[in-house]
Amino acid sequence: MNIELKHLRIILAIHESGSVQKATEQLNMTQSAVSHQLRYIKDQLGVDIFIPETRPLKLSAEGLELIDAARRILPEIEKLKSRFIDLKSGQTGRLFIAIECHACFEWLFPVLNLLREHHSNVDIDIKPGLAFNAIEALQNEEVDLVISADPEKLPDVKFHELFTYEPTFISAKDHPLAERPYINAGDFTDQTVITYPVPVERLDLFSQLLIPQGIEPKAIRQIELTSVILLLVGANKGVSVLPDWVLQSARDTEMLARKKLTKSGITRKLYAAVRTRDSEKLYIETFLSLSKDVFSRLARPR
Amino acid sequence: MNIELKHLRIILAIHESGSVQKATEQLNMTQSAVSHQLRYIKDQLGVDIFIPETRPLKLSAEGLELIDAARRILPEIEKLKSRFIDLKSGQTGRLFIAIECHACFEWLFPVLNLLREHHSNVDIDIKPGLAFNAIEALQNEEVDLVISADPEKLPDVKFHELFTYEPTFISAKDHPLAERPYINAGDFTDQTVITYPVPVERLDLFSQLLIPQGIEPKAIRQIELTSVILLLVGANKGVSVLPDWVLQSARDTEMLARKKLTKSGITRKLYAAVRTRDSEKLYIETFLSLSKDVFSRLARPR
DNA sequence: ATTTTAGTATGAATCTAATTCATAATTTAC
DNA sequence: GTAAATTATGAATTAGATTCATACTAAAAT
Repeated sequence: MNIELKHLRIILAIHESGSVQKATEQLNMTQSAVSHQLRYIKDQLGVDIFIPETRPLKLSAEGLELIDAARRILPEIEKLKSRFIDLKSGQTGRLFIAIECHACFEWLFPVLNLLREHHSNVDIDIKPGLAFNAIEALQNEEVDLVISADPEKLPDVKFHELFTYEPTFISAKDHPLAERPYINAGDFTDQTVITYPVPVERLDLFSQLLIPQGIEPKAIRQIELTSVILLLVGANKGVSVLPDWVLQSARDTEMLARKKLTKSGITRKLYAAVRTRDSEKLYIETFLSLSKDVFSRLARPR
Repeated sequence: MNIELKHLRIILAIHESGSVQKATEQLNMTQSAVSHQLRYIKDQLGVDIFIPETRPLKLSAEGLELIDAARRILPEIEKLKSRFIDLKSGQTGRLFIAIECHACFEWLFPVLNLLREHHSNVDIDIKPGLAFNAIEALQNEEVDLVISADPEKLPDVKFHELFTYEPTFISAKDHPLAERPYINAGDFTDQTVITYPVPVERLDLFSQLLIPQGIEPKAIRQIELTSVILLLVGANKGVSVLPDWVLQSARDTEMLARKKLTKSGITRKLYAAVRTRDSEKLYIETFLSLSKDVFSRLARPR
């Protein structure tokens, strides 16, 4: 016994229009095709759906059951279809975000709050703990967007540039290094460095400067909150390196000295990586433009 | 965008078995056919259901929605199918009964009560008011069984013989006609006849005797309840004609005289008319055998 | 790292099912 | 009863699904 949605649609159309003839328009089929299908359905179910030789066509007792089922099931399918149309266009969907950059929480939260206002039908969340190979998680569809500073050339992933920033050295104003015009890798050998609690290779200071030059600081102290890092540095418990916009936007920075790293300074870019096929989605585009907005407001010195 | 149940079944089978290969058995399709269908579905929906180039196959975010829908919808269809299997076999169904014979309530109620015990899944009811063209209502599927004494030769209706009965004249024992060996049509001209409240042409006395001979009784008095008819006849308020088995089973008949109609007596048969295609149904067959049982118990003189 | 194995994708051929066309049969309306 | 409308049906056509053979890919084994 084979029933398909097509059959339910045909039966429903015949019943609601009152005749095979009238159902043809709605179904975009010829009268003959409908009639053949009707016979097929009857053969499949083994019972007459409509009482033979009556006009207007009247449902049999069994036909009534079929109509009931059709009226329950077909709208479900229609809902599913429009769900897929929405999913494709980005009217609705899922946005799980992995961040490789710890400081990014600073601007990400406001972005997500704004995004939620624009796209209430999108399921938005940050997935922590996946950061160590976030791009793979993106390819596996565990997450849908990765904030990363290390773009790769991949066929199925697209890296959208968000903004440029400068990892900046900070110390207390009365710290010896505060006299220097700029800071070099070697300057860290006898310093305690305060960082976010992530593997060192994911910190700009290490990946861009210390690791390439084979230098290790005297000690590393890991702190979760940006404001606490600033406090400790101000109290001369160590030095740190943070993105310039973090310092721009933070309060209580008057007792801190800011220095560029190396004579020319280090410039880095942040990217939002998404699957290529998701790139067009509305809420992805909104995310990108909101991120730039929020960032530029955050980085404006006050 | 065309989605069919077939497609939901395929997606579900692939997901639950973990691979296209394994799904082939369950689907009774070759690997190639499944693969072609998978591609068709993907093209229809415009999104990948499974993440490409991963093994074991993993659902994409969109695929998950599809699986959810399949798990909601497919069981509904299965329920519908088994409903139809039950309907065809007569495990379940509808039994709406029209009766052309008013006295039949006497044995019909006990039959239906027994039938309900045997077939709790069958929707059993008596449809009054349709009696005037009950066979047409049967053909229209307004009712499913008609109790009738007038079988017709129809292609789509089958008349099952239930039992034979004799319309029998009754009067008070001290009534003048109580002396006769039998009653003729002419004897009614000066009598008040007590009948059920139905058109006279549906009463055996009229259809079998008075109408053919063009005779009308002095008066007709219509009474709903059999026991009240017996009471009135006993009190000499009129005479009546009732099926023999009604008299057999009724109490308080000792003051009544029973006479056959015409010298040879009149014999009639009751039939249960059902649509030919319903004849095999289990609950129809049960109805027929229960009717005969109940009747024979009812007609046994006490 | 290379080879093997299992699984998946795809094009062309084949087969099956659906649709159309033409027309017959039925039913309804007048 | 006849005409008009609707439905049913057979044969031809068309579209869709499946198979076969084979290429491709990813994971496993050596």
